[in-house]
Amino acid sequence: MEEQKQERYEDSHLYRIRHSAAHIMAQAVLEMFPDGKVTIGPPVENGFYYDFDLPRNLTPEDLEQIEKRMRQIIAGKFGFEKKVVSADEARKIFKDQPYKIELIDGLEKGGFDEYGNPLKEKPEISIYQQDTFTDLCRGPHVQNTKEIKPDAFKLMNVAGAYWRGDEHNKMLQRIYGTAWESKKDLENYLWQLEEAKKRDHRKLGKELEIFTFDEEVGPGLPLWLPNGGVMIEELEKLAKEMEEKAGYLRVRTPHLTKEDLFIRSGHLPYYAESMYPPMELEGVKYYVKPMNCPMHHKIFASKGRSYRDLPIRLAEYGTCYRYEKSGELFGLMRVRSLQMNDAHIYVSEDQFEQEFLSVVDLYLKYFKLFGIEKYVMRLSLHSKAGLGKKYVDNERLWLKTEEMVRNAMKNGNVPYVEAEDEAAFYGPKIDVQIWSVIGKEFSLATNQVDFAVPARFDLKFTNKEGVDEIPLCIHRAPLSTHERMIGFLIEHYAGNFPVWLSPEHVRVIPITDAQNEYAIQIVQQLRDQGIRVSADISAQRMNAKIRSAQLMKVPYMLVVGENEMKAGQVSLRVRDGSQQNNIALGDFIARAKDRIAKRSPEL
RNA sequence: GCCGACGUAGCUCAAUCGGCAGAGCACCCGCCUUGUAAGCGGGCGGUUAUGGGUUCGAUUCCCAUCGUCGGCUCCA
Repeated sequence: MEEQKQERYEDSHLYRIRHSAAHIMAQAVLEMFPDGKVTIGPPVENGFYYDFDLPRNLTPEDLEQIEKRMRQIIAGKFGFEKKVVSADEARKIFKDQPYKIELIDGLEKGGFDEYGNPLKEKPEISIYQQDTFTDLCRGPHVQNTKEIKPDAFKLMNVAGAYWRGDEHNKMLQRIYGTAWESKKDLENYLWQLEEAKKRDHRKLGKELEIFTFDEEVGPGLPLWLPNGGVMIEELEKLAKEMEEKAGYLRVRTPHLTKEDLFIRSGHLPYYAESMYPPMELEGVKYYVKPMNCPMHHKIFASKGRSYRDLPIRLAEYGTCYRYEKSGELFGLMRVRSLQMNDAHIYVSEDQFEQEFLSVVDLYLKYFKLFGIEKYVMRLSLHSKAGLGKKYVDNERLWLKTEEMVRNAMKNGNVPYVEAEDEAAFYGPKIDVQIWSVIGKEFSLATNQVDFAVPARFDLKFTNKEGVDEIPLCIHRAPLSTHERMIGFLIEHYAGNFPVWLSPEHVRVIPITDAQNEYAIQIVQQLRDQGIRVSADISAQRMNAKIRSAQLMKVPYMLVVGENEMKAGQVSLRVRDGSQQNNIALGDFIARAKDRIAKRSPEL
């Protein structure tokens, strides 16, 4: 496909520029803090970082100084010299750099590379030197510091980061920088960042009055404003329609359950950290549910099931509560109260592939509807090391179900990537990865196989031979949660929702008070047709009314003055700025109803 | 949870060195009666996140708590 034609980032000149800029930055930092310890500094998307262990915290003023010094180093036109060394030589060179020694040990054993990833082969150990600075590094770099344009890089910010990404390790100071081929590229990138901020769902969500947070209610607990309420209703309507067609059955379950249920499900040992602590009444502990599955399992178990009944698809927009750590909260994308587009599908093994693919098919239908194109389907697998800890200890079933998912995806011609050590505790899954406008990655939809929990609940159906069999369970959430989906959609559409999803379909704008009555009549007529509409009869001028409707991104504005009133017509202004005069009200209603009914992306 | 930054009216932001807390928008009341992105005037609105401390005096300096933001870790 297209990626194959493109040069790999790792092979690009830009990658070398960024990698080299990181080294130059490290030199500048070490000059400022001669006792500072360096760790690693790789290129990343759009730039690079370097992690340091320093005697004091860096300030924005420090960054300016470092940036200045970097420009001086660049101006020195130093070459990047590579040298392959033995582990002992390397240890001598980096005798005052404990983190480097740790890396050298890892390289020597052949166990791990500089980022802590396991390596298959024992790598050679190499160093790169520019000017006075030498770093343990496999490269590649630019030939000479002069290849880095002094006006095409910028240090962005300082952040904490754990050594080797492990929260049990020491926290280091990470400096992020961005670097480009030219000043123009840098400016373009910075402009894009500013543009992205404008469509940030946290900003737009407030401006469009979709949701709010209140300190007194609590962090991560969004309050849906009326406009958000409308969007939720629309999404649920959509889900119910689609699921009804696909043979799902709707169920409802309580927000609370006894501790026993989560002990039985096996969630508590894996999940207690992310659950609100229990409340105890009359000696019984109750938990607020972080997921719906155990209760759906109980519904499955509530009567005898035959193979003829399968697949059984139980769906619920259940409200769950998860105690996400405070620093993990992020607008609507990461919250503590959430409503999942949840369903659990119970299948026999031979039904699995078809059912799994029909779930994937459902995702793709939704993505097409929303025009979602930038995503990656990720097959999340277990890791051998995690068995019995993060994952149910049954390697045979892991390998088997992973292969089942792999086959399903291959047979369905659905492109995907594989990721080790990313599975759910009870089985492999397909996660749909998307990115927020500021570049944070999230799983939107998810489709998970569960080979472990049904057995714990004694779930069974009677097969053709009259023998009990344990069903597999597919957990799926194609529309994610209301919170994450709406957060994503706000950014995806930059607030310009398709008509059906817009909180307000139509704003009627009388030009003078004399048309207020007519405007109100129109509102009544539209409302009778199921159109969401309001009339702006404020004391503002028409221009101001149009402006406020535009700012709220209302798709249709009906401007009515004396002429329209006399003729029983409207002047239609569409959100995109286009305008059509002298339209019969009935014609407009037909157009709006058509767009809404079809969930059309057209205005 | 961890590292760092930040918190002023409903919103967006000012306030010199520690010296009477201000503007625009929104809202309310008037005037204007208007043709496709802001008509004009007036009014309301603050224990400067919360609680302590230093000081004659704190939005400003210090400490703690809460919250938000940038990352890390984690995740639907």
